[in-house]
Amino acid sequence: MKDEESATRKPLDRHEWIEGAIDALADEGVAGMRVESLAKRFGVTKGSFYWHFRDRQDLVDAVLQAWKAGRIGGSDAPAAQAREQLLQIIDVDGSDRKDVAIELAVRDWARRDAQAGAVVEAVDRYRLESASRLFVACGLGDKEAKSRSVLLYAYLLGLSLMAFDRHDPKIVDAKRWIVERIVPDPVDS
Amino acid sequence: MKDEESATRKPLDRHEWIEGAIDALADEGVAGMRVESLAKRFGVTKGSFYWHFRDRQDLVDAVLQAWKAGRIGGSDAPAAQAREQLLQIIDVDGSDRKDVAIELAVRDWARRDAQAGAVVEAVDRYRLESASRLFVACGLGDKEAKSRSVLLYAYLLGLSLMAFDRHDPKIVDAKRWIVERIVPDPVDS
DNA sequence: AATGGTCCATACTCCTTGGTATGGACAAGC
DNA sequence: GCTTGTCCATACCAAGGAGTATGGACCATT
Repeated sequence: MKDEESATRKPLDRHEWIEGAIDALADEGVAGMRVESLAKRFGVTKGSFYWHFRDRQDLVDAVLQAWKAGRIGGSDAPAAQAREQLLQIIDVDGSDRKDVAIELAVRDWARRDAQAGAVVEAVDRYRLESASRLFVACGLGDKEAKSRSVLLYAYLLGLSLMAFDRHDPKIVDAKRWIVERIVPDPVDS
Repeated sequence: MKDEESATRKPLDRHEWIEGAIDALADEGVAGMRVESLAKRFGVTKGSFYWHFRDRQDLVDAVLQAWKAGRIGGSDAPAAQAREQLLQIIDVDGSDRKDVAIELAVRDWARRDAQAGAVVEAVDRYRLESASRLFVACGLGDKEAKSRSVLLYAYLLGLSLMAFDRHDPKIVDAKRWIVERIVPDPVDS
């Protein structure tokens, strides 16, 4: 066996703590982002945490900043067709269960915390504008592009909130129908 | 002043405790449904709580049951037109901020608690079927009715999760556009 | 007037959390 | 070999939560 958890684990750094905190956030929600709870995740004690962070708020700031950066800076899909990018948004956004869990945890957090609320608001604005640009690139007008963006993201978020089997064939059928209503038909001109 | 909080407030019963717990759930999430925290809401102590409830789990059971009953049994809209009922669902579902807060709190709770998850699943099934029946009454086929129901509720839930001003005129425009895509045109036949 | 039931306060126990203070293990550098 | 800096363990504190035991206030009945 490796030297992971038994003898000499390699020392943690700030970044690993932040990643662990985001994992805990996905698993247990905001209530899971506690110092001692996180320390147990790494098999260490609070002493380590307070070495890397001034206090719990320091960790909170870093987590929100990391999440925001991952949602806003990460659009490095170069030059695909606008329509395909839209279809990809619909498929990708519901596949990674981990990301969905983080997303929902952050959003629930944001409902009671102004700091998290500001981050979510910024992410929403960025996403809506990005999607809107894609719709415009598909040949739609500004107003319809904006409307479709709202529908697109509200639908995706809501779907992740619903409690049913995501692989139910009936749901899959419904999804296909819905995609056809949101993403415009390919233009041949 | 009345005798509400100063001298002799009238004794609490189980139902008032449950209502208070749901309020706390809306305000502070699952973490707000704590015994002492609730007691402070009523201006009493834990002694009262443990008179009406065996333990905290007893309260939790009652809260989930009450919420489920309120979502499933409360469809006493008599015989309006199907299309108007659908339009009403869209308007009503986003207006009562309190209900939205409860809904989101319960759903976040359901992601980590199997008991709450079962309740949310039942509510989702009921709502989807109800809406689906309305779409069928509008003259749609079974598959399309089901698809539109999924879109309708995913959209409504997602909208309540998004962080922006609900009265932004641009958003209002988008909402109108979206309603026209989801609710079928009135039939004149 | 005494009794019994209803509803709540008080006072405890045990556990967990955020935060601090302090000391120990360990590798690098001189 | 001794020091210095990095990283973490241990031990503590005050605060708050779940749960229990017990007694007191109040009201209706007899």
